[in-house]
Amino acid sequence: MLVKDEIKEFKEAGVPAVKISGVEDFLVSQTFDCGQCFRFDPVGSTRHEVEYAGVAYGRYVRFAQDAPDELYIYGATERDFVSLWRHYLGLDLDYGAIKRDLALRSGSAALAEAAKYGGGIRILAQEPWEAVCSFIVSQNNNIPRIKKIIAAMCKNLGEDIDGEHFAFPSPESICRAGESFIFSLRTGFRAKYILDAAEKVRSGELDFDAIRNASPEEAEELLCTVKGIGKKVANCALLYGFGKYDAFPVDVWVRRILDKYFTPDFDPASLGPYAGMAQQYLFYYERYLGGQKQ
DNA sequence: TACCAGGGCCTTT
DNA sequence: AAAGGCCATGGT
Repeated sequence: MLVKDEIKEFKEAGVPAVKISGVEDFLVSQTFDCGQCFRFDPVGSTRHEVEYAGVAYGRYVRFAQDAPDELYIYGATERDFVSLWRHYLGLDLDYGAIKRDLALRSGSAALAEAAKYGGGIRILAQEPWEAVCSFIVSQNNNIPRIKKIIAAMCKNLGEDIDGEHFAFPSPESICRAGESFIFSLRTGFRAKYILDAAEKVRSGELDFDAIRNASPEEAEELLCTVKGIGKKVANCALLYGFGKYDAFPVDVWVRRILDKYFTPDFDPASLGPYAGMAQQYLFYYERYLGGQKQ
């Protein structure tokens, strides 16, 4: 899809960087502000129109944009982009085709509107463990506080990347820390859930390969063996951490818009293999409408 | 079946 | 400034 000569390497203050041209259906702002990821924040003073900085896959990076068809990545080489960030950002998928597929299957004006409004969103390919753990933290919680808790977990238990930024803590690290320490990071009643997940992953009782290879129903069932993972958290983990793009997590926002614009017998599975993208468009759109006090 | 469990953000009063 | 709603899951 993206050809090699559309990637240019450069350096800024000694930091390796790449500029990618010919990008479509992608906005850094929407992708990192649509509630799917908790480790990236906007950079205040930047020469770019939009810049988000954060950690993924144990690396500190900054994604920046001045125009919809260009992307800058600081802290990455061309090799890093091709081997990791292209996939992480979902740039290896044809979102034009995905949007057309959703439109053909649904015929919903609301979804068409939502997909137009959030047309720059891409579903990130987050690390499975980070997704599982993060969405346990997210339950019954708001985004600013989720971010604070995860930042505290990373700072206290994650591997030090550069003295300033920290990787997401491993299940082993969380097991060593123990429930009372996790509780002290303001996780509340979720502390025991986080520990249960970490222990099941560490012991191999929760097998990420098995989940990846399972049918949608089986994958959800496997994740729900963890205390504190229910249908919604399981589907978030599948969508954001396992590349299961048919997963369709229903939270209060999505419930609201389904009740408003879809018939009661509507089945998200009818949206096909990319139903999860539809869910993300609807979520982003409903939150926007909420912001407009409608 | 209905409620509560951390906590803090956000809106309304 | 103060009050109340909100939130996904498991347990009582």
